[in-house]
Formats: sequence, structure tokens, C-alpha cells
Amino acid sequence: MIKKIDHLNIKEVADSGQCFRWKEISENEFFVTAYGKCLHIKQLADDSLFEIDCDEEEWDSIFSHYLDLETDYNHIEELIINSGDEHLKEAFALGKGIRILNQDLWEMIVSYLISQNNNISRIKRSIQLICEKAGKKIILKTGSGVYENYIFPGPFDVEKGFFDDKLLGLGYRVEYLEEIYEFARNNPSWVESLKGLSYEDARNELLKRKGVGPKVADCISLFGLHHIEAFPIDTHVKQLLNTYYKEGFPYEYFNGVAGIIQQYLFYYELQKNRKK
DNA sequence: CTCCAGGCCATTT
DNA sequence: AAATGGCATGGA
Repeated sequence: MIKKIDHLNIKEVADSGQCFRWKEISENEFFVTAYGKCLHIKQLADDSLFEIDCDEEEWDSIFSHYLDLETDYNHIEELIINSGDEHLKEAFALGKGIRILNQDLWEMIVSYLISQNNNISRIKRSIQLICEKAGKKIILKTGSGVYENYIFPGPFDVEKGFFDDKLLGLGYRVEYLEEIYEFARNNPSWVESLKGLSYEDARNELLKRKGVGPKVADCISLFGLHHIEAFPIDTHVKQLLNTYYKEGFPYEYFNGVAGIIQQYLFYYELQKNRKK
């Protein structure tokens, strides 16, 4: 099926550092696995049009929400244009096709535990290996080909000691992962319960887990709970705040949506550093 | 070789 | 409360 979607560029999303498991099939064409289902999406020459391969019912119930189609990005764009913030305008010009995905919460908890003091390519590699080793295979047959990937392993899909495997390349984060999987097995309703909490309450609850600090808690809040007011500060964002926002970032002006703004800035910084 | 990565923890001031 | 060292490992 063909869908018309504004404010979306799937290549920018895939390179934005919020998701680690998108597979690029070819230029502007990706295979995405989430919530135990999969999506084949291709952005067409008219870049507001997308060729979508997935079950129609799954599109309505999962992937239109996954791609955050109910959020008004025109409003975000207006805020940026009217902000008078030249650096932000430049960042937005580069990454205006980025949306904040509604990703699987458990996958975000585990993924951002792995992300700390780590680089994106290695994060992707570790997560992919974990999925291959413990996740159920999922296959999508479409007119254009057969694609396969793995479902992200839940708390009960791995045995104790699973993460010790050196091949996974997890380093010192192994103990954090063992702990969170164990905790989730012992508290089976914990993950779901986070979804009913405010940003502040969810963040505080996440901070109780070993290996979850302010930055990881904010990433989980932003990408797994869609608390778009969360503003994760990592090494790149810290750097950019020190460079462009010496007088302080205008959190009040972007009240409630600062996390989306943060993502444009982060992406701009990533691309800039990539060139060097 | 060194420096760094979507940081956090434990320890010391 | 704030500063500091250590941490596993691969990318650049």
C-alpha cells in the first residue's frame, strides 16, 4: 500500500541514533522489526509518499503509532522557525524528517543500558547479536523479496548468564543486563506499570535500576515512553550546549517538547562529527 | 599507539 | 554536594 506522510525521512530516522535495529535494504528502503511484528517501508521519489509492506491491521494498530504519526510536527516546525535560534534552524534544516519513534519499552531499557559509554556501531552490533542468539526469527514475504530479522528477547527469553558471552561485546555492562533481566522476571508487571506514570515518576522509577543514570533514564523516557519533554544529555549534547547555549537552553520556550528539539540538535552534531 | 563512545558507580574530598 | 578514577571493548 502507498501512504502519504509528511515530516518523515526514514534515512534520517535510521541515522538519528534513537533506533539500533533498522535494516537498510537499499537506498531509502528499510526493514523494521518492533513489537514482535515487522514492517517494510520505502520512501519514494516524491518523498511524502511511502510504499508500505505490512499487514493492514498491523499498520493501524502498531506501525502508524510507531512512526509517531499522531504527533503534530507542523507545530514543532513553527516553534523552531519562530524561535530566532539560528543554530537550531540549521539543525532542523538537516534533520527535519526525524520523528521520535514510539519504540518497545523493554527494548529501549535494554538498548540504552548497553549504549552508555559506547559507540553507535558497537551498540548496534551487540543488540543484533543478542537478538540473533535469543530472539525468535520473524519473516516477511512481500512482492519485492523475503526479509527476516529477530524479535527482541524479553525477560523470559534468556537464561541466567546469557550476557557473559564475550562475543556479544558488552563489557562491564553485563552485570547491569543480568540484573535488569532478573528484576523483570521477578517483577513481571514492572515494565507495563511504567507506562502509567508521569515523566518524573517513570524517570525516578528507572533510576532505581543499576546502571540507569539520568541520561539513560531520559532516553528510555523519550524513546520508550514518548515523554517528549525528556531531554537526554550525552557527550554530544553536553558539548553542543557548551558551545551554542552558554546562556542556557530555552527549555521554557520548548516546554513539553524539548526532547524532539534535542533530537534535531543531536542528529546535527552526529552528522557534523561524522564528516571529520 | 592514543582518544573516544547517546555514562554510571563507588570512593574520596 | 561535588570532583575523580575505573570500567570493557571496538571504532577512528
